[in-house]
Amino acid sequence: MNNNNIFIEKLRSAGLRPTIQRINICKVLFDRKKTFHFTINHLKTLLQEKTDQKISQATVYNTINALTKKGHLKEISINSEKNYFDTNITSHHHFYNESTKELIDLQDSDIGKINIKKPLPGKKIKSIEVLVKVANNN
Amino acid sequence: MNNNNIFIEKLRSAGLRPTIQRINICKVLFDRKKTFHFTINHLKTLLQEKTDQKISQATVYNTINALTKKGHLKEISINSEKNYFDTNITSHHHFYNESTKELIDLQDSDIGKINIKKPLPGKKIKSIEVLVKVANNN
DNA sequence: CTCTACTTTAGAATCATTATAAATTACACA
DNA sequence: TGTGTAATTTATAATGATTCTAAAGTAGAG
Ligand SMILES: [Mn+2]
Ligand SMILES: [Mn+2]
Ligand SMILES: [Zn+2]
Ligand SMILES: [Zn+2]
Repeated sequence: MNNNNIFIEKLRSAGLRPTIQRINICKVLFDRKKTFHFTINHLKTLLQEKTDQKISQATVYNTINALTKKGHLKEISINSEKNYFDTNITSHHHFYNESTKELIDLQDSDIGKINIKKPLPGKKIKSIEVLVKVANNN
Repeated sequence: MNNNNIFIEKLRSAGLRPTIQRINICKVLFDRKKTFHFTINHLKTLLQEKTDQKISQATVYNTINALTKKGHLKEISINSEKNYFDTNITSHHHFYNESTKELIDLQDSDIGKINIKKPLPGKKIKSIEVLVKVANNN
């Protein structure tokens, strides 16, 4: 795989040694065109499917936590059932399809400008994110 | 306490027998002027403080889950650290103060009208909620 | 008042996540 | 290109939140 060098650089820049396990995680996470929303369990399944290398649960957790702390992943809370991570690390909006349990990124242009009318003395806004819950008709 | 009858009615309307434990939970949850955002642990602490009656952990969980299922409470996901519940069961927006870990309701009038520009064929919008994360200025 | 279904409870079970500590590996530098 | 050391991986144990179990207690219809 030719992207390996990119992943190795990504890991190095985060202060992580590029081990086989971590490179395989990067392949599954970042070797795709669209944003990837996933749970740890989903990721573990994909790792089993897509790679030969065995990988322990602890390494999956450690690596995802490290990538998240370094800002290469974002944690997303939709409900208390599942803990999601997101390869789109920008501040952005989501559709959540309650019928399919699918999470989809929204572009800023998909939602009108949001302006906070309430004054916030002594406080700094860190992010403004919209969650639109939808369900399939019938 | 004079509100007891209100709580008893509330419980009855949800098909729950008004036991001492459940009435005490209602007192802590609903006997207040403003929206109450809480975690189970927070609630357990308040129950100990404000009532004499002992109450088991299982009863707290069972009752909160029953009230939530019946629509008297709403579950709120801000982050994966803590699971919050909300006595404001309407669809509404929140400020989350990352410095104080405080969650505050926003009125619709605090935020400009949000309109979804993206067409959603075959889907029905269930809710549109904004989460504004803020932090104290150093 | 009595009976029965509902409720409470302590404790066990489960599930996701984190900690531990021994074996393995990456890689700086000799 | 070897060696030493710190970083990493891993199996397994521990933890913490939540749910389950099943025995004892209670509400309330009749
Ligand atoms: Mn986490
Ligand atoms: Mn729940
Ligand atoms: Zn996203
Ligand atoms: Zn609220």
